[in-house]
Amino acid sequence: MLQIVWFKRDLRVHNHRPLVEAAAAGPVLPLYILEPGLWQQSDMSARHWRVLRPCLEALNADLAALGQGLIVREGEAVPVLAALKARLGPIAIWSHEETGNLWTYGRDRAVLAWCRAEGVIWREIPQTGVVRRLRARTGWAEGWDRRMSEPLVPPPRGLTPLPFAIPSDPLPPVLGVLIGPADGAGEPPGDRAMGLRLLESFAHRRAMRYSKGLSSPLTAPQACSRLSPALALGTLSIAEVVQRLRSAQSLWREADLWQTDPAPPAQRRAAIGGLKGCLSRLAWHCHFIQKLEDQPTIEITCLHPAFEGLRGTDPARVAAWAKGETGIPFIDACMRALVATGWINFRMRAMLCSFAAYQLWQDWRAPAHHLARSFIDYEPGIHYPQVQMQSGTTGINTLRIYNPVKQGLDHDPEGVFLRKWLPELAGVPTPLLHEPWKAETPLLKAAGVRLDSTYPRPIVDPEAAARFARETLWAVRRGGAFRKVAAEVVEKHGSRKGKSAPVRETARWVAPDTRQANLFED
DNA sequence: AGTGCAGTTGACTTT
DNA sequence: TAAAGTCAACTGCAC
Repeated sequence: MLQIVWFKRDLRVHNHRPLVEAAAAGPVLPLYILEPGLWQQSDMSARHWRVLRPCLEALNADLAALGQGLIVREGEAVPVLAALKARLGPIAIWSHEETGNLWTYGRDRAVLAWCRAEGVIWREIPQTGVVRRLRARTGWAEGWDRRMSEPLVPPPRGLTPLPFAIPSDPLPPVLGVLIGPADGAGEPPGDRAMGLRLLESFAHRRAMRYSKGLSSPLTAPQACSRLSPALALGTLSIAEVVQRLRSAQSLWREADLWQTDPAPPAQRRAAIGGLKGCLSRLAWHCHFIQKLEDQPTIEITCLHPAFEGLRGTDPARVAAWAKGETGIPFIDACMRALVATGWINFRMRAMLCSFAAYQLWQDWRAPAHHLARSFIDYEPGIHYPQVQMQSGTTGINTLRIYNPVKQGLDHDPEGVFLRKWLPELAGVPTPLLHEPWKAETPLLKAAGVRLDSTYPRPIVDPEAAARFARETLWAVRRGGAFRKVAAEVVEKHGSRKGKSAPVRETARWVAPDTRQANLFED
């Protein structure tokens, strides 16, 4: 029987169990479905396609080298699979389990229904630490560890070329809503070759800078692993990254046994610590995706209903924020850097979210879509739980309202990052650069700046706006009904109480406890 | 040398 | 992953 290997966000032949098991079962048809419906979703953009397209080409080359190249089919999944079955006879389908957005969740349920109706077997195999139909959080970390420690699976020896000609649809040059520079200049690639280079440079050198460098947008591009696009597209599997970082860690630990070229102790400590920090974030990576796996509606509904409808939906405010024209230099510089390159460090992502939710007092959904379209490494399972957390709609985590001026002074004291992304402010003296609206007009004029024309005046007073948000939200949280619902959520789903709620057929939500608040930093 | 005081720092709590 | 507030300990300095 023909074995269809359905590639989704696992664009590799290394450590790909569905491919290996399918190859053992019969002739393989490697399939990628180009789904028009997906590319119309408001969290998808042309940027994602720009990164994805070369990865499909590389996957095709790898598969062709094994004996059978990738078949691309444009269309929705059920009709595409139905057409293949009608033409080719009985099929079996193999894929990795995917935790995506609500659209891909719905598509998977439609495919499953079709398979059941047609008597087609669809085998889904996990590829991360995420557990489908999780019953209880107890033991989750041990399970993650076990998954990550499983031996890596090499590519199949060879694929039998299919005995019939089967045409592959072309990869369009452009797909999805445009964002950022049309040519994608400044966007790092997400393909496997790049991922492997990044993995090696991180393990050998860059991990030394990780712990100290991840918070500032100036140092983070070099200090962070930068593996997120490869992980989001699955050109690297998370298990192979974890195993490589662990082996690097033991090499650094044993470095004093080496006969030649021992690194200074401080560098070794920094490298070991950096690798440890990165490994712990890889566990958090899966932990977060688990939340969306358990409760897909996190994409569209506030976790605590008391926050529903509380904030505004002002397209002008969201647009100013999305273009980097709020008049708050550090916010605008971060947003412009993100839109230009598709990447910014975690702390600045949190700050951008916080500013939209608190100072601009906007509902989290429109900003979430802009960020998703902008992130070169958009991962739904991390994105939506994070956006809700940073926007203060979980009801579980305390409010974290970032002060963009303080963040700028802490992480870009000399204004190097600000001047790079806001060249129109380059002449403003450093202390005033972070809040130019407080500067005397003649002083700005001397620097070649006029508020409103050269650079916007702030669209909100950041201090007053933050105060309003803090007072309003704490008043909501003090309400009796709020506490009751929050307590119910924790009581029913809290992971550390040792009680497990009954499992629903599709998915269920497991609330984080408060300690899970510190996730990706410090 | 001891005392009083303003300003600073850091740990801890509150929102 | 925050920021502001509180409080006690500490510092530098004038007298």
